[in-house]
Amino acid sequence: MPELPEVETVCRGLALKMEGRRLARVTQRRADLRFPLPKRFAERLTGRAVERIRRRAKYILIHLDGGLVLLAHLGMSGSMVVREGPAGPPGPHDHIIFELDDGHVITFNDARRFGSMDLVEEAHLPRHKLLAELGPEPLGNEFNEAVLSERLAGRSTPIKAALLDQTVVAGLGNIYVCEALFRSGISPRRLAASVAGARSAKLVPAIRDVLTEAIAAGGSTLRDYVQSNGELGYFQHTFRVYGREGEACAGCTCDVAKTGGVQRLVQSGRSTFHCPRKQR
DNA sequence: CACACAACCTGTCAGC
DNA sequence: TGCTGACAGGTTGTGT
Repeated sequence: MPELPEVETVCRGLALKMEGRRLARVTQRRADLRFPLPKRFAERLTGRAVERIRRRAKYILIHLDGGLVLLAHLGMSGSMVVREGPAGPPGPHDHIIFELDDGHVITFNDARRFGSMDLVEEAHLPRHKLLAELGPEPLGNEFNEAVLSERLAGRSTPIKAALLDQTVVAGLGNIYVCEALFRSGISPRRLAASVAGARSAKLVPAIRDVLTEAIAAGGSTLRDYVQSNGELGYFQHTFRVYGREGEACAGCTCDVAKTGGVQRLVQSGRSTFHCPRKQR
C-alpha cells in the first residue's frame, strides 16, 4: 500500500498525536511480522516518551527517550490508525497496539504481514541492516541529475526496475515509478544506463514533483480525517497512467480506439503502466 | 556482481 | 452464491 508519500503522511499524522506523549501501554499480539519482533518488545517500549518521528525511505522512525528508536515498515498492507481511546477489542490483523498517556490509541494493522518492526539504538541506526544500503532521499538536496546519472551508469536493467531498487533512490514504489517515467517521457523498458544527461535531467524533477504533489494530497487527507492510515488519499484520482490500461493518458490527444491508450506490461513480475507514444 | 524470479501471507475482485 | 485464478502499493533470499 504505502510508498514514500503515504509513509510521509502517516509519519506526520503520528507525529501530531505522539510527539511529546508517553507510551502508557504497548500490546503485542503475535511474535512476528515479516521478521521476528525483538525480545521483550512491548516491555522495552512501555513507559518511554516519544521525542520525534521521522521518515527514511519507506521506514518510520519513532525516536524514544533513552536513545531507543522504533523502526517500522508498513509493507504492502500495513497501516497505523490513530483514534481516541480507550482501546476496544482488537480487530483481525491488529498486531501491535500503542496506548498513549493522553488516551489516544495507535493500532498497527497488517493483513499480509509484510511489514516489520525493530528496536534500534539511535547510534546504530545508520548501520542497521535495513537502512545501511538505502540510496538518497528523492526529495533531499543530495538527489540530483548528476547523482542519479552516476547511479544508473553501467546498469543493464530497465529503468523501471532500477528506480524500484531502493539502493538507487530510496522510497519509490511501483506507482510513482510509473508516474515519474510518464511525466519525463521515458519508456519503462529503456535501459537504465541510457538514462543519463538530458533524460536524468527530466527524470529528477518528475520524481520530485510527483512525490511532492502526492504528499500535498495526503496532507489534505490528514486535515480531513484524524486517522493516518496510509491510504493513497485523494492523489489516486490524479494518476496519469497507473491503473489506467486502455484509457487515455493525461492530456492525450490521440484516438484511444485506434492506439489502445495506456498499455500494461509486466517487468520483473510487477505491472508497469505506460504510454508508448509519449514515452520513448 | 548484477540481474530475474520466487517467496513471504492475506484479501479482493472478475469471471464462470 | 460459491469457486477459482489473477492480482495487489514491498522486500528478501536464491539461483543463474
